[in-house]
Amino acid sequence: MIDCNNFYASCERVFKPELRGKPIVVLSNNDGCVIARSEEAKQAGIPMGAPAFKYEREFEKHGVYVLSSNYALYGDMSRRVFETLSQFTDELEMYSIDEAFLVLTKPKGKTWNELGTKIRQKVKQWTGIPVSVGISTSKTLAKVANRIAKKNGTFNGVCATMELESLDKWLHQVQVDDVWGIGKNYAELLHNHGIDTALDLKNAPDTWVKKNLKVTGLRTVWELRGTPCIELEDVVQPRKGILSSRSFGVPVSDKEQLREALVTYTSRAVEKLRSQRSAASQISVFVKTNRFSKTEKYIKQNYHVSLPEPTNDTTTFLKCVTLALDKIYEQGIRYHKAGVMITAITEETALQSDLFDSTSADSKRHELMRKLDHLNAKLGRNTVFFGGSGTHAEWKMKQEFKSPSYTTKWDEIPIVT
DNA sequence: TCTGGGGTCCTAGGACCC
DNA sequence: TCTGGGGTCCTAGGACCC
Repeated sequence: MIDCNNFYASCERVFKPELRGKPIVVLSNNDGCVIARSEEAKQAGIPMGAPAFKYEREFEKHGVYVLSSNYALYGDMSRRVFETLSQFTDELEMYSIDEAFLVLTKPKGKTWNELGTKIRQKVKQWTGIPVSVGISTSKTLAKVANRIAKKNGTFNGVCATMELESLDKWLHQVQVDDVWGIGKNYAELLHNHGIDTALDLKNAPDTWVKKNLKVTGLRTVWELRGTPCIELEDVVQPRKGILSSRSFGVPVSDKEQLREALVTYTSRAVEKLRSQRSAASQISVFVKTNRFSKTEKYIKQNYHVSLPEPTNDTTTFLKCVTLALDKIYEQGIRYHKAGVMITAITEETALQSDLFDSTSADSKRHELMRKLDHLNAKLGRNTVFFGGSGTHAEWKMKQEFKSPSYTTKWDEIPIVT
């Protein structure tokens, strides 16, 4: 298991060397809360998820560099890391934007540790991103090993459980909360039963675990014992649901503005649907007010539309969205967030055979979508877009501190002089 | 004033079938 | 008075992940 250290902060540092050794935080969309911190920011006591506006003074006090998130950059850097890792194996799972599982074979005459160190150095050299390496016999144990490597300086970023003197001794030092698959609720339940460490969990009776933590929890326990129960998923599966939503930079009350936002989100969602060669027959539209507001009631509205057959034509979904908006919109409400969720996803090949009759309306629209995707892929996102998205976007999310798209936009590529 | 945006899987319970 | 024993499918909600 390879995990990039403080990934978003590290990406920013690659192109701004002056940020090395400095505290950095990266904010969520809309510059809402802290979603990534450099080691120095962690040291300064900035918690994960901290609302930025509440921490402005802390940022100033510790000289923290604050950045908006730049997913174009992180996505591209992630791709480079995976590409580098793929040199070491044919079996690689891209688990998240900054983590990968690899099936490794120990080279003759070398230790696991040496292999891990080589991987670590290669990624650093080729991408500029520091990573930690955890090697073991199950995914969950590899995760634990990775954590041990990251938390204990003496490991130099690499830990192979097979080369530890006593794994149990280390498992005893890992809180059950930090085990992959154990979240807040299960951790509390476990603590209430005197199961506090990864070692305690490893030794818990199967029947109790199955009853209280269900089958997924039992898998975790077996994995801690070194029996793999969670397979490597090296083939990227198409999404079963596609969600596109955003909080607004400012509250939106105007119906036309709300529609613009929803048209924009729907276009994105259906584009994603097409890019994975799928079609779908259901869409849900939702709007929400600010759930933190002390003066206004929290309102959530959801409207679901089912289509008679799957499609991946944006205009069809846009009609559903207009219909939904008419149902749920209420005048005088300050909406804070809106989005669409596409479900009932099938393979594109399941589309009605009408498409093969090139004179049919469906077929023409299908061709239009293909051209649209092609233009946007070649010339940049939003080169061609739906008029309903509007052109002024007063509701657009806040991004006050975004770094350039160094690696994905021609006019933002760094210039060496 | 200002608090993100994606995903997955499992289970229980209800509706329905014979 | 006494009222079986199998199934399937769908949905909502809850757990988890990054």
